Amino acid sequence: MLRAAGAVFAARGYHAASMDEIADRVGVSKPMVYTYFGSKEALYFAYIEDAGRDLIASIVDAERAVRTGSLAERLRAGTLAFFRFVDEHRDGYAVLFSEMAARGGPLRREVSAIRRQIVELAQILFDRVAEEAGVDPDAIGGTEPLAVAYVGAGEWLANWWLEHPEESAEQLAERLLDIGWRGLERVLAGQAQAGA
Amino acid sequence: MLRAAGAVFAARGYHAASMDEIADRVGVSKPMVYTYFGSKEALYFAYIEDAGRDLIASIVDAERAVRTGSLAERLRAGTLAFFRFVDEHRDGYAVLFSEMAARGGPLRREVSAIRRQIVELAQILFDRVAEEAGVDPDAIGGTEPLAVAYVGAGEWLANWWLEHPEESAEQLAERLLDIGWRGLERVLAGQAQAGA
Amino acid sequence: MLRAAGAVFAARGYHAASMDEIADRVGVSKPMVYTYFGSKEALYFAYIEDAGRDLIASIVDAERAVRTGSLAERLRAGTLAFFRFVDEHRDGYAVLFSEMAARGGPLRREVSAIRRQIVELAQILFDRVAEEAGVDPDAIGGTEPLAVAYVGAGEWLANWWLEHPEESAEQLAERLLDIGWRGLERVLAGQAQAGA
Amino acid sequence: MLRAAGAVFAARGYHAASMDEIADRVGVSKPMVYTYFGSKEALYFAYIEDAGRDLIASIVDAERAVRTGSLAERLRAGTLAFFRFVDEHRDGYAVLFSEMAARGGPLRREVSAIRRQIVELAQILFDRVAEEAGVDPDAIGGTEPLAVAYVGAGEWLANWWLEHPEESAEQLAERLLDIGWRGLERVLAGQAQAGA
DNA sequence: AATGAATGAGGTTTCATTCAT
DNA sequence: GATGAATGAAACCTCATTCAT
Repeated sequence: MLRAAGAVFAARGYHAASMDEIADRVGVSKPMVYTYFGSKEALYFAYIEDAGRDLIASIVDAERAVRTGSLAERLRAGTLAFFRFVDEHRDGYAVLFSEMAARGGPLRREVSAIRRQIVELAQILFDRVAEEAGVDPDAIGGTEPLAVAYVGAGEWLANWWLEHPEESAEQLAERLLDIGWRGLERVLAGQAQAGA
Repeated sequence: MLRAAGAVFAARGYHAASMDEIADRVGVSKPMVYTYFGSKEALYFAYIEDAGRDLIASIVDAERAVRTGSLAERLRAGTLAFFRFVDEHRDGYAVLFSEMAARGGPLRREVSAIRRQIVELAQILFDRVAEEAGVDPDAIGGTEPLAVAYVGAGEWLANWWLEHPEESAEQLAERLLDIGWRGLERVLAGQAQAGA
Repeated sequence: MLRAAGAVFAARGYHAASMDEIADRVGVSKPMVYTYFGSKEALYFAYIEDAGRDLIASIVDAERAVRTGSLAERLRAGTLAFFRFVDEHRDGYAVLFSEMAARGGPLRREVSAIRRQIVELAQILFDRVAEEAGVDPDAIGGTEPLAVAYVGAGEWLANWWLEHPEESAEQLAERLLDIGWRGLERVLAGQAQAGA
Repeated sequence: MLRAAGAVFAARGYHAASMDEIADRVGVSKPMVYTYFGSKEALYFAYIEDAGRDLIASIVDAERAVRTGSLAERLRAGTLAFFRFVDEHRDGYAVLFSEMAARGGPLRREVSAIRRQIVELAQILFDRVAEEAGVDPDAIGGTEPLAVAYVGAGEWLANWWLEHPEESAEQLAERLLDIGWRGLERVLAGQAQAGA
């Protein structure tokens, strides 16, 4: 049921998606949608929350599955899980990351919170890397911006991928790691402050 | 005049911004706005095009100013110019990058074109790096995704920065280079295909 | 429902009629009108088409009812039906014939088509008259202008009648026949070319 | 100056004609138009009054020129003058007769007055015909409706002519007389009441 | 004296949202 | 319990009309 709504949100964007179309696509009458979700915003949020939970679960599960490996391997597993999710849940990904950057959108606060959770997954890993290297995260300006940048790169890479679907999720993940991991590792080891 | 419109677009997003509010903020009546721009879409596009042109010009100028330097220095100059632009044109940046990811927004085509130009600036540099390393871009999967990822990382870093404005533009640029340049350099030298 | 809309169109004309007033008069809200008809033009056209169909049906039915009579009797029957329609559907008639002459009105094409059908009804009769007299319609310049003139005369007579409603539809029809039939008969018999 | 305004009114109709376009076409600024005419309605009326005066003058002059002839000849002269006017002043004619039928148009009262004057020209002649035949106009229901019908027929014939301009004004006038005069003569002689 | 610039008011249309069946 | 029918509010846009230069 949320799925049909998500398809409309993904195709049209929040504003252009009309409750009429959603109800039609779901195969139910508009009042039913309101009975179940209360409002358009609530429906939108429910969908995003759902998709976000799924994405986070995918990443966490993948990362846990290799929990005995190195941190680099765990990052790779999580990154790969992200691209696989994008591949398999295009609507969910599209909605999650499309209006996420929008200023002043509805639910901006709530949507940001979901994004922050995803960033936090990376951040936790990065904190461990720093810890293993004996570096105080604060000394390198915090790991949050690092995670933000990494996730942002992954996000746009995924967007690009959707329009150039020649490569596999594995290749995409590898690419992102190739680009980011070297530098991140150095930064997290405290060897980078002050420039390359 | 565009500036006031931009402030509203930045604060509310395209859809939620009403022409009434824009006209009020500008200090003229709605018909004037229509006289000058013709339609809401046209106004929006004019603003975005303007901001995009400014941003691109900033980056290009900065990069040209160090044109005799190494490619790394030129990338640094461009990156720094990007963050400086963000700092000095918060509304412009916000609008440029907010609905840029939006599905189904108006002018999606045109807005994407602007983004593509920015990505191309990075891509051109990356192509040169590969060239200097004697590597055929096609052999490493093309430089476009690399540029997309780099710009995407910078973009989200800038977003994060707007809400955590403790650091300087210089620091942010350095951070992005620290994260990305190492890996990019290796990838562009053909040493990364198949993972770290 | 169309009826109330017609009343407003008749009273105000297409442009001056506001959807607000129409909705009010109908006793529903504006969105209902849009739900049913889609747009102001569509509503207008629906009303005109309806009225046109009714008028044409009235004339055709009346004429068929005396189909065994002489052509003059059939013309009388049709003419009478026209005036009766005017009497009983003042709004419909007013709308049908008011903006029919308007330059540049909306739906000009469509509205003209309805008028043309009415003219054709007369024309068909006139063709028969010529045929019975053994006259080739082309030899007398065609029957279309004759029909146009006859209908035009009836139309303005009806307009005049609406403001001078002392006479009956029968009297009006008789009057129009008195004025036109003599001359038409002669023209159609080929005895008039070159002036009275 | 009125001429340019008339061209716009004729091409677009009253409502669709914008003061902007009129001022542009005139080659003067909008405030000037307002200085000279005060309002759109006033301008429209001025143009119509002008055209009406010209038309009436044409008809009256033509009819006076044959004032020694028979009434039929005078009617022919006036009728011909009408068609010649249509031919030479298409815009004027279009505006005069287009929104003349419109319900609720602006200046309906005033526009009708002009039309009534034209009808009166015919009516005066018809009164004379009746007088010569020794018939009391009231006994035949008044001559006004006769004039109305005659003018209405001429009007639509002229409209038709504008779209089928193969014939000359003379032929059109002859046609109208052929159609109408026979019957009118009989009616005015008191020989028609009670039907053909 | 003329006009570029400006506006008030109003029109059509759309949608999220809710009654009454 | 589910829905067809209905609506309030607001958006974009236009145009006759007038200041201030």
